[in-house]
Amino acid sequence: MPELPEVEVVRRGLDRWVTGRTIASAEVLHPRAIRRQDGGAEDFTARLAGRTVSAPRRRGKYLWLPLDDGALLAHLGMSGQLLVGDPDRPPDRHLRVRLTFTDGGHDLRFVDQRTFGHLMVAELVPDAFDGTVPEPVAHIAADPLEPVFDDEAFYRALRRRRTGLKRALLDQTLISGVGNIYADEALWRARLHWARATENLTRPEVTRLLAAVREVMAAALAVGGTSFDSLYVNVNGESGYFERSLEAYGRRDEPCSRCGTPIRRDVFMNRSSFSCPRCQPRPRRPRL
DNA sequence: GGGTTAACCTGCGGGC
DNA sequence: TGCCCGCAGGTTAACC
Repeated sequence: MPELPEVEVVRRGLDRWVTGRTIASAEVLHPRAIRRQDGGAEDFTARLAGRTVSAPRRRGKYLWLPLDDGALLAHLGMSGQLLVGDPDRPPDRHLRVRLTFTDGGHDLRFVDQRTFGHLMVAELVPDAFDGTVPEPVAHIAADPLEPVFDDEAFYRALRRRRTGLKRALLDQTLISGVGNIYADEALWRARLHWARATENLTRPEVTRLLAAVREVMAAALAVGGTSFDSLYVNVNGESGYFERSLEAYGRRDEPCSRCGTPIRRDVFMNRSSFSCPRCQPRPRRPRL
């Protein structure tokens, strides 16, 4: 389940392995992997051959490799992996796209079991700040690790919304990069319930929440991200270790490390939410 | 037009 | 043994 820290781990790996190299060819093995490319596989491969890759960039869960013309944009979805390795190694079972380079060295493979992820070649457009982003990323908010993220604007946006706090945290147009795992972890750290109405949040609460989001993401990044199984790995196929540090997510009925109360699991938005019933009291008027 | 839900996918594990 | 169901969940189209 790649969220911001996992995508950043991949970005750093790509920076080491593909920056400055020139793409020789692209092979699409599953059409769904490039479903957002208007011109289909033919257009996708034509726009990659002969292009040189510069340093990879990221916003939230989106990752892109700037090219001489446009950018190769990637979203890993639920189970996507970008793997770098010996071009002669056997193909993975869920290999969707393969890129080779003119130097004949390591290739780059997009492997995605559940096919929620995708790749595409997109134009770069100006973003809301001073940089450029691929056009499909233009509607995404800055992520909390970017210097351009505006804490005060985020607070004001929450107060204008009429929805629940976790729903807002998962809304990539308000704050990007947060997914189900880090949303639960940040809410636990900030001692806020997921169903708190955003319009009632105080400034200190939002400050606490943003600090918690940044802390938990930085801690995950430091150990290579969260891996529950082999589905999430870095470009070398190695797993991260943050699962050991999770305080709420996946810990149903286990004691809260602060107060000992068993962690509770709620079903919400067709997915699980984990929280401490004592540290994160349910609001009187919950918003789901 | 903001808010909410369903659909898209595959593999795995539990229950019968 | 084998089948069915629930679950994992990021994004977006479609709905209200």
